[in-house]
Amino acid sequence: MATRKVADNGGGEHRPAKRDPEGVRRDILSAAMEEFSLNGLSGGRIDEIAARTRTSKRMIYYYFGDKERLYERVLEEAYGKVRGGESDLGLDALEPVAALTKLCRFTFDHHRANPAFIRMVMIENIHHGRHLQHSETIRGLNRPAIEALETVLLRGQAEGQFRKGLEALELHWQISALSFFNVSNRATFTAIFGDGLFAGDGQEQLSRHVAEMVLRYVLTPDHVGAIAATGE
Amino acid sequence: MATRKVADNGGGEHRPAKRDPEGVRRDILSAAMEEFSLNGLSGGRIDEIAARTRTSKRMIYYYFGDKERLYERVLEEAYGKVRGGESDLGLDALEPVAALTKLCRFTFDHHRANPAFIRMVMIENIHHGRHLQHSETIRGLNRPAIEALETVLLRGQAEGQFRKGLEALELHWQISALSFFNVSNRATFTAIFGDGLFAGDGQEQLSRHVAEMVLRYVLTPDHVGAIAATGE
DNA sequence: CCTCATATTAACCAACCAGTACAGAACGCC
DNA sequence: GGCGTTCTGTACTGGTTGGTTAATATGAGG
Repeated sequence: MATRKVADNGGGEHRPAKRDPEGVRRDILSAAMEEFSLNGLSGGRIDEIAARTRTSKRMIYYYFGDKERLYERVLEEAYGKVRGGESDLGLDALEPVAALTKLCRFTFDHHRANPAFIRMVMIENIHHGRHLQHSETIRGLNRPAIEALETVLLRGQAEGQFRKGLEALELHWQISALSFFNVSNRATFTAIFGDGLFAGDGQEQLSRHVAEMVLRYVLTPDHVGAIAATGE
Repeated sequence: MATRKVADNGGGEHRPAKRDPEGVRRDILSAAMEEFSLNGLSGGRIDEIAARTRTSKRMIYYYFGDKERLYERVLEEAYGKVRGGESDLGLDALEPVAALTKLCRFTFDHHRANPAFIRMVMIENIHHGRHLQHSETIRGLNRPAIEALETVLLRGQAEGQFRKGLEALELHWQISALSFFNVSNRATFTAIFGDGLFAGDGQEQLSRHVAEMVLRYVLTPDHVGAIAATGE
């Protein structure tokens, strides 16, 4: 029974199986993510997080200090896990219209696939973004998205397909709004209007229409016609 | 000192100044709205609500039973106060394009003007809309918005300005998304990208562009050109 | 095998907070 | 002015919960 050696933890790593501080940290963080994203900062219970962990409550305080700081780390983690993505879409290889379409659909689907992240952002907004300002790490993280969009935009304008006077930041805002709302407000929207937009192929259609909406907004009037064929 | 008569409460009403149950109810509800919309359901403190009231904590329980039911009443109140609006926009008197534009801009501005409502909806979504399903009252409340939109849509299609194959519900979803996100995610968006879209004339421009985006989505390709003149 | 920093556990505590007991005031009605 | 009902203030409580204390286990370096 006294298996007190450097046991393999299944991953093939030569890390110690027992005494695995980094593992404990990640374990706590992931449990905390579940709990906080589900119940919010004030609603999340430290004891509940501890229960989800394979260690004890004391460890949470040992590694993270207090509830607030744990929450902040979870928030950073959430942003961190979701970042990137846009970078390796290979948008530069596509023509502007296809690139923008792909970006829209990716964003929509990506949000949809990461409800925990969405919920963390919702919660953070409830708290007026107080903890986000606190953390330097996150701010620089979302710039790439804007830059990628900016590039596509410029290319489209250069080729005469996209209108002048568009701002990448604003367009990002619009794409985000449509993609974010889809996840964040699903519960109330469904409760009021039914789940028609969420069940069956509703989401697939929404995804396509969001991209189409952005496209129609961006294209010059005489290029809009061409999209109709692509859309349906 | 024994001023135990039906004193005038300053408003000139002939209601009893003392013993005003309905007044107390409303007082509690409005205090609770502030507290809940600010701090959420689990974050909101009954004692804090009581402190904001001119009565005591006991009254909250006397009139509303418990925290959860108080929250539900606040939620209903929030939806109730915001409803209507669309009804008396006089959209029928306008031509379709103008009507849709007005509806978009109204929705955007209306959301913007009612952050407490937005926050209540955010909070309710965090709770998976559990309390909303609970309450029968609210569900029927937002139908008029859809119907108004549907009417405009049909008229626009009849006149050949709007494309076929559009759904009022989906369009409502899109308008809501753009208007809601603007308020709900302001904090995190500002923290990451700065307040360019929110300060100065940023909001006015966003409002116009949201309407424009919806219009461009809805119009047939050969009617899009006309909008450019209106937009700028 | 001794030592020290790191990591971990179980039991504990004090504050907070939703909800209540109870006593009593104000009102409507006769 | 008695009487039942509706309403209100004070003081309290019991459970929850964030956070801690003190003691101990573990591994690395000497």
